[in-house]
Amino acid sequence: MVAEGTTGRVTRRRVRTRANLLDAAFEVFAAKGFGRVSIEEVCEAAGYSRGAFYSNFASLDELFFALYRQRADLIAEQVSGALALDGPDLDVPAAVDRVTEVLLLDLDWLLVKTDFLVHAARDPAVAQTLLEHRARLRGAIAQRLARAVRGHTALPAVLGDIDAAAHAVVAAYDGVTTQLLLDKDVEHARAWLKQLLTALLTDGSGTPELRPQ
Amino acid sequence: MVAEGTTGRVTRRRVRTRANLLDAAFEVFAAKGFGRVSIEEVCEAAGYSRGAFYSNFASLDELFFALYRQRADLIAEQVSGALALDGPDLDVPAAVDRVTEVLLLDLDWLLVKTDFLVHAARDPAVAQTLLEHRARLRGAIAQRLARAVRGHTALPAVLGDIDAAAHAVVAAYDGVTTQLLLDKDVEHARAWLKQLLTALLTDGSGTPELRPQ
DNA sequence: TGTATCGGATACATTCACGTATCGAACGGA
DNA sequence: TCCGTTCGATACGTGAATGTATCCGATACA
Repeated sequence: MVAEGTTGRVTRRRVRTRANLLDAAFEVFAAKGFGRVSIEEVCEAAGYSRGAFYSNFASLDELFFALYRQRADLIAEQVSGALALDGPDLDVPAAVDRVTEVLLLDLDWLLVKTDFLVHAARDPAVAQTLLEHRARLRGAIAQRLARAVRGHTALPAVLGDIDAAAHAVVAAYDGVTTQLLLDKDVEHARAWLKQLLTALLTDGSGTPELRPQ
Repeated sequence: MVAEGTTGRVTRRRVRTRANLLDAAFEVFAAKGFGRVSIEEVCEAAGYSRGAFYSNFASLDELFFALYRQRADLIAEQVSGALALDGPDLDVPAAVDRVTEVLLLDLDWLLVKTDFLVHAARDPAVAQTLLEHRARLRGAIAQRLARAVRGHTALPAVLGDIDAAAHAVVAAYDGVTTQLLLDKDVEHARAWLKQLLTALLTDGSGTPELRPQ
């Protein structure tokens, strides 16, 4: 009945069950979409009964939210890692390559993520959480871009400041994602995202501009 | 029982009812999301009983599809109109302005459209339809861009050919849309889309490049 | 190993949405 | 105006999903 216990003893079995439910939910959500999934289906996929579900979550919404947080944090870590691989100066094309690999990896995740976006679009509280999450990601990107500028590369002036450039990177990712959801061509999406990011972050010569600021 | 009659007499009342149901469905879908709407809710919003619904549509999915087609075709017309306003040569910044106004007009439509995208992402047949629709839109854009190139403006080389540029335009729109769904700031989205498109379609000087091809 | 607590299964009542079958009223043509 | 057809309302049966209450086995700790 209580999803978030009052810090009572946390059994190993409990964390295992919770994890199993989350994993099963991911698969079911990806396959059928949040709107078409029942609590029973998740339980069945995880090999539990509804009793286990209600013992761990108060509602499908709560599970969905927990699932999103779990996976989103994971991805965010991976992206940060991919961005941090360089030395003090950011090698833009190399970083674009690495980030692209990480971001466009799992079609199922994209499906769930989009479901969550739709969900957030109608719930201001959830939207706020998502916006903050995106802001953090943009911050990380902007930070790395700033290094690039302090180094030897510069961004095209059209985008304005570095923050705008980070916004543009995210927008390009979201845009490519939309098409990917329809044609399911991951390789093509990767190549295209690289091309887009290159177009946005360099002056078009293929090699980054040299004048800082 | 029969949604698409065997070309039997089509009463005026029928088309009115159908239209009312579609309009009501648009509002309800926008407010609650496709996954959380029941047939009954649509009927209630339209002022009909379920009998009327089943007399016009076989399922919620069918109504949703019809609704999407109706509105999408409408938007497509408006966009085409906005693109066609110029003379033989396309004035890129002006066209960007006009198209931006048309595309980022109605938040409710964006919500429904995104719901439909999620729907299509899990149904190959629907996805095919949506892909074709998008391809037509891209075609229209590419056609206008081609005029611009034949005229006096050129596109940055990074994007490759005109078709890639059209792809980029759509991606930028989709990307901006994603953020807009969360922050609901239409004006900001418009300004930002203009900036993005300008960055993608010009060389960054603000004025388009002069060398064709 | 014993025991108190915890976690999950089962059974139940209930609500809700669905689809159909039938009926009366509105409509359009003569 | 009359009549056959069509449209939409109403009533009904059905299945599915929900949330809760209760019970038994598992688990952690002494």
